[in-house]
Amino acid sequence: MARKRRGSGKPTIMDVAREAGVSAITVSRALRTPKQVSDKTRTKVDSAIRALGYTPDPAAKALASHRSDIIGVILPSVTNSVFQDTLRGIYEVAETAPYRVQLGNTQYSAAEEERLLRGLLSQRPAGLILTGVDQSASTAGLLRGADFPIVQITEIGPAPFDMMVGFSHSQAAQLAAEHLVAAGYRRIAFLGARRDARSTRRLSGFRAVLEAHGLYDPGRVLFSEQPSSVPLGAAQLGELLDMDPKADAVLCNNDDLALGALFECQRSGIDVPNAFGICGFNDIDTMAVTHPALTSVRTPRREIGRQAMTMMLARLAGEDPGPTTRNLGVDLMPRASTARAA
Amino acid sequence: MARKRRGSGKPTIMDVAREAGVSAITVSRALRTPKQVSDKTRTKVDSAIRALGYTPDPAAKALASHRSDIIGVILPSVTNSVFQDTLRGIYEVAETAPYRVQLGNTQYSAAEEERLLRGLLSQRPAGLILTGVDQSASTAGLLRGADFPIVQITEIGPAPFDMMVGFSHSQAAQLAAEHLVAAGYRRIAFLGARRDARSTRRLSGFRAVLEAHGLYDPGRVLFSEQPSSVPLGAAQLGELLDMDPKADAVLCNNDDLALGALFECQRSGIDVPNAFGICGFNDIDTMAVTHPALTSVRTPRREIGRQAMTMMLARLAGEDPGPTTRNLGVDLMPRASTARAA
DNA sequence: ATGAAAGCGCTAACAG
DNA sequence: CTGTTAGCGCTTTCAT
Repeated sequence: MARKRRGSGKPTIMDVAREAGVSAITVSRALRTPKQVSDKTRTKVDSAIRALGYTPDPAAKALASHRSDIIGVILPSVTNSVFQDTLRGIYEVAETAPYRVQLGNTQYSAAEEERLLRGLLSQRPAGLILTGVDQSASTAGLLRGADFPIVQITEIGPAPFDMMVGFSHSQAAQLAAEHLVAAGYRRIAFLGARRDARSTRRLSGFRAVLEAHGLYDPGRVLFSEQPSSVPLGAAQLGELLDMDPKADAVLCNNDDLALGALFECQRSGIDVPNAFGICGFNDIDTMAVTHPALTSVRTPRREIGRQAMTMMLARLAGEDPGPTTRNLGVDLMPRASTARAA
Repeated sequence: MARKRRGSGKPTIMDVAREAGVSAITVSRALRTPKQVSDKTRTKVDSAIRALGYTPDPAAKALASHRSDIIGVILPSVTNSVFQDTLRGIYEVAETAPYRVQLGNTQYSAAEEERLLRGLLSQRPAGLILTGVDQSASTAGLLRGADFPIVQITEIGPAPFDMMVGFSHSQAAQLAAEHLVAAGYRRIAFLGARRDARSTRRLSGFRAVLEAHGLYDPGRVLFSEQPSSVPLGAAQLGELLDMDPKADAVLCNNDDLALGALFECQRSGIDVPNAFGICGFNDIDTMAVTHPALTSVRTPRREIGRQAMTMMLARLAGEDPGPTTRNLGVDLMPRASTARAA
């Protein structure tokens, strides 16, 4: 045994080349750009690969090409249900392609986002999907002129780094607020959990509409330090009614808060929708089956994920991704929880 | 310009070595095994690293060492709420360590699990966390004698590949079934969504208890092709009462089914708990705030994730991971939905 | 405690 | 369409 043999035992591209009677680079090309290899050669290479059970080594590929097969996906929270559907859409499309998704959690922190991004950049990602439009200046600096595709998701705004797919959170909240006003509610509150850029934009949409009707009262806006949850919604509804017993409706920044609010009303014997209206946000599938069913704003979360990854893959394949900024819009889903007898 | 210069422009370990006046290998050791380097040298290296803004290249490291910094995490579903909490626990601990989590979705398919595992193995993972104890024979073949730590999570069973942390699903269901019987229900049904190994084990626990009391009726066991959801629970409750109008309680295989069942009872005017008892499984935080509050079996999902990753990191650091097979147990959380007047 | 040389498995660059 | 050569940035091996 020669003393310098460090091989892993697994077949390498050289083994395949030998077996097929060609050079290593030809195997490499047969794998990456099959069109540049003759049919005959490709067939020989393919069967050599199968015969040996060859699998390319991603580390060697990344080292030699300065490009990994990693698509970074940076989200505020990997485990928040709001991002579940988006993540599902991302994975559904990603699983059809030869890339790996590398997830990162910012925990709603711009500093953490930058830290994650730096870690990702050291891996020379093939592409990046990230959330929102509120990156810090130094994060933006790292991203401007990046040599890989970038998709910003969930929101839309001016000056994308590259591509963008989402909807206007302010408009979405306006739609809900208009609905509550039109339904006849007058003392409408806003419940939110931990405040972030998107919830702030939703509040501003809500506020604009209520002010236009002369109905806005900052005393009926509640945020929390806690993450969004059903118990929080229940607690906040109690708090609201302590502060303003005459409040007659809530726009909840998240469906789970709306669910909690509904349970609290049931417990307190408050008549929904006649004495009190409830509107959620996102329209998770639970909303349609509660009793009474809950009004919500349907957001295209899964479609955002699907389209983001589809655009990404098109770019990576050198194809036309189509429109690079996409506002997917939202739909109001009026249900019993805001259908007042009049 | 020499024509063969392919460098990435980023500082390499050689640049650091030059700056610090040492050799590349010394920089490498200062980074990986600081104790093997003198204080003086380490200081010089550290400041050179800072001066240059050096970041190690993970691909080069993986190629040279035959070991990446990837910890694979293979779950049936990345976006199923049941695994959210486990995933959160995993990330909470992982984020403290210099490893990357690489997620994989089996979509409840053993074949997909094997495919994912093969992809992961080509990356020479530092470790692997995977779900359950029902791997296919060929998956097991790939894992027996693997040269990295493995933790199986969510279930416990005989013959772990390496380490294991979870609970007995059969025992958990027994606990719930005993509770329903003790509460005075007699025509107890079982609602489940898509059937997998764990739901099958829960059913067997349920069945064993009911049979011991002479109460088991297979006509009151419902499964579905669909994934678990609140609307499914509502639909299944309707189906159950069509088939057996005298059914007087359900053990739901998942909390979302129990929620759906509750809403359906509210809609139909069925008195919970006096006319009908409902028990869920997992005890998500919503259960405590519904009206009436829902009984459930609390499962240690987050703790499973935390302990799995903690054991993993201990192994990777060459430390003692403590007990390598851990049954974390479950707790019955009795609430109003099964508190019959008597 | 530190270093020199060789090599990990692959692809970029250039050539034919 | 195919091949040769020289690296990518790091760690292993062996030596001092």
